[in-house]
Amino acid sequence: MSTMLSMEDMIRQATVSSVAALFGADIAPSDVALQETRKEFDADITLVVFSLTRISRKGPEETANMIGDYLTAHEPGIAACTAVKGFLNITLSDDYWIAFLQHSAGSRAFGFATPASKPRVLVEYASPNTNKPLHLGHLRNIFLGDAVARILQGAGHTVTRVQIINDRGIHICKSMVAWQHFANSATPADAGMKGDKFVGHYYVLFDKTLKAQVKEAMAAGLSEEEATRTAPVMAEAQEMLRKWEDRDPDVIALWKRMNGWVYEGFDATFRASGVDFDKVYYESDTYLLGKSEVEAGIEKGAFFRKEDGSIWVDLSEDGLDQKALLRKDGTAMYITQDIGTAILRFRDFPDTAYQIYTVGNEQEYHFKVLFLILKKLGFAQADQCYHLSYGMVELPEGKMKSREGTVVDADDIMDEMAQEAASVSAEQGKLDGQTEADKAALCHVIGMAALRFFLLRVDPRKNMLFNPRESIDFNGDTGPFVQYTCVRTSSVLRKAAELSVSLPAAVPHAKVLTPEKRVLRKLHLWPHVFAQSAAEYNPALVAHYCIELARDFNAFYQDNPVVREPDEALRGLRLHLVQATGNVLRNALGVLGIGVPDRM
RNA sequence: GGUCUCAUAGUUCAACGGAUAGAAUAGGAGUUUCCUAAACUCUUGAUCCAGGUUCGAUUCCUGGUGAGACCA
Repeated sequence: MSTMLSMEDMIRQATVSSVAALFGADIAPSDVALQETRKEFDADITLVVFSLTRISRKGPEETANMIGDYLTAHEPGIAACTAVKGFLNITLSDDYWIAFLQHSAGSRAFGFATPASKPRVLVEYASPNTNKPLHLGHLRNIFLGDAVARILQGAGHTVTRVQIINDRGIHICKSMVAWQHFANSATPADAGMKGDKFVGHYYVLFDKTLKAQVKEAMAAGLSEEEATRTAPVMAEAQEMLRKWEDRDPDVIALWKRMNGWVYEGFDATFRASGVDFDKVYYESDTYLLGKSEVEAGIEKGAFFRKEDGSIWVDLSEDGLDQKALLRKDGTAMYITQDIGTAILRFRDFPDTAYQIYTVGNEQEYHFKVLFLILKKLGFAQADQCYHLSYGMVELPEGKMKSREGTVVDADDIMDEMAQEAASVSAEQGKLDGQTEADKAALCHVIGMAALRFFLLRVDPRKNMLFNPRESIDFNGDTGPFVQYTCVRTSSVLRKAAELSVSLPAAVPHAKVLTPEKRVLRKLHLWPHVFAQSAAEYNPALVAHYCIELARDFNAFYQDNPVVREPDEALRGLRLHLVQATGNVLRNALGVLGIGVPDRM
C-alpha cells in the first residue's frame, strides 16, 4: 500500500551509486544481489558482491568493504556494514525498524495490494466427474485452487472462481443403468447416504455386473475386448447415452435426478472444505458449443477432416502431433467440450485478463493442445490461459486406486482430522468449559487447518505422500502450530487489555534488540513472499513463511515478557510487535483458507 | 517408440548459481512460581552416479541409473 521505496530498493539504488562513485561503472539495480542474512550473523540483510569484483578489480572482501563504507555514509537507514568474504552484512538503523513497525507491518493490509486494482482472473478448480465421490487428490486440487484465488485477490485482482462439471457421457449412463437394475427406485434419503456416495455406489455396481458378464462371455470363448463391448449392461449404457443425446424425456429426467443427488453431496463436501464458486459450468451445456466451434474451425482452415469424417488438428509445427477433435460419428471428445467451455467463459467474462486451470499434471499434454487450438481458432486470450499443474497425492502403497479400495475419501479424512483435533484437545484439557457446539466448530477449524496446511505446504508441482497414520499431526510444521502461535498473540493482547496495559499509538523509540529484530526481519519479508507466491501461483511459499514467522515469534515469546515488561518503551514496542505478528499470521493463514480461533 | 516430470538426513518437506545444504518428525538430553508446553533449548543424521560450464553447482548442460506421468 505504501508508496515509499522499500528498503531493498533503496539499497539497490545506493549500491548502483556506490559502484558508479567508487569504480566508475554503470550497473542496473537488478544486478544487485540481496539475500537474507544467515542466522549466525546478527545483521538484517546481505549484499552479495562476488559478481561486482569484475568491475571493482579487487578481491571480494575489499569490494564489500568499500561498498559498505559508502552505504553507511550515504544511506541514513543503514547503521552499519560488515564484510565477510564476498558478503556484505548490513544492519539497519533502529529508526528504520521503528518506522517499519509503525507504518508498514502495523497496517492491517500489510503486504496486500489495493483491492480490485488489477484485472479479472478466472480460476478453475475442483471440476469433478459425477460418477465418483471426492477423494484426497480432489482436496489437494480444491485447496490449491482456493488458495491461489485468495492470493490473487490479495494481490489486487478481481477473481472469479469457476468449475466445470463433467456431467455427461458414458460414465453417468453406467450409474443410471445400474440404478434402474438394482435400486428399486430408492433415493439417497432412503439409503441414508450422501447423494454422491449413493450414485458412486451404483457406478461400482455397474462395474461389478459388467465384470461378471465379461467373465461369463470369456468362458464361452470371446476375447476380453469383445466380451466387454458386447456385454448386455454395456449395451444398455450405450443405448442410454444414445437416448440422452436424442433428448429422450425419461432418460433426461433420470439423468437430472441422479446428477442432482450428486450435486447435493458435492455441495456438502465443498461447504465442509470451506470453498465456494462464483459460476459452475456443465459439460452438457458446453459440448455443443465445442462441436460447432470445431466445425467452424474447418472453414477457418485451422482443422481438417479425414476421409472417415473425423475432424483433426495438426500440431506438428508446434512440436506435437495430430489430435482428433471429433469422432467420425460426430460425437465430442474430451477436448471438444473444453474448447466450448473456454470460449463460453471468455464470452461470459469479456474483461478476463487470464484464466488459470487447476488440473493434475497428468493432463499437461491435454492443456498444451487445448491452448494451441484456441490460438488457432483466433482467440487472443489463448495466450492468457495457464495450466496450474499439480502432482499426485500418493499413499505409502502407491497411487490411490478406486478399484482397489485404496482411495482416501474426502469426507472421511475431514471428519478424521476433526476427531483427532477433538481427542488432542480433550487430552490437554484445552476445551474445558466450552459448549459442545463451540467445541465441534473449533475442532473443525483446527482439523481443517491441519489438512489444508499439509496439502498446501508442498510445492504444487511435486507429487506428495500422504501417510494416514503419520500425516495427521498437530505438532511441528503444521497448520495448528501456526494457528496456535497466532492465538498466542491474541492472548497476549487480551491479557494486556485486562491489565489495562495500553498499546501506545506510536511505536516508542526503544532500543531494538536482537530477539525483537529476528521477528521484525521476518515480518519485513512478508510482502516479498506474498508477491512471489502470487506471481508463481504458489501457496507453498506462504505456508513455509508462516512456519518461519511462527517459529521466530515463539522463540521470542519464550524468554521475553511482553505485558509484564517493566520498561514502558520496550513494552510498547513489544506490544506492537505482537500485534503485527498476529496480523501477518492471520492474513497469511487467511490466503491459505485457514481460519484462526480465539482460543485453542 | 516419443515427450515430460522427479531423485536431498531413517521418514516427510526446504534451499533467485552464493557463506558451514535448512526445517519438521523419529532417536538422545533438558525447560513450566511467569502473557496458553499444540511451545522452547541443546544433540545425532543427507545432495542417486560420472563428466562439463563457473571465482563458486543441490540448482545450469551432457550421459547413465532409478521412480512416476502422458502421447499413439
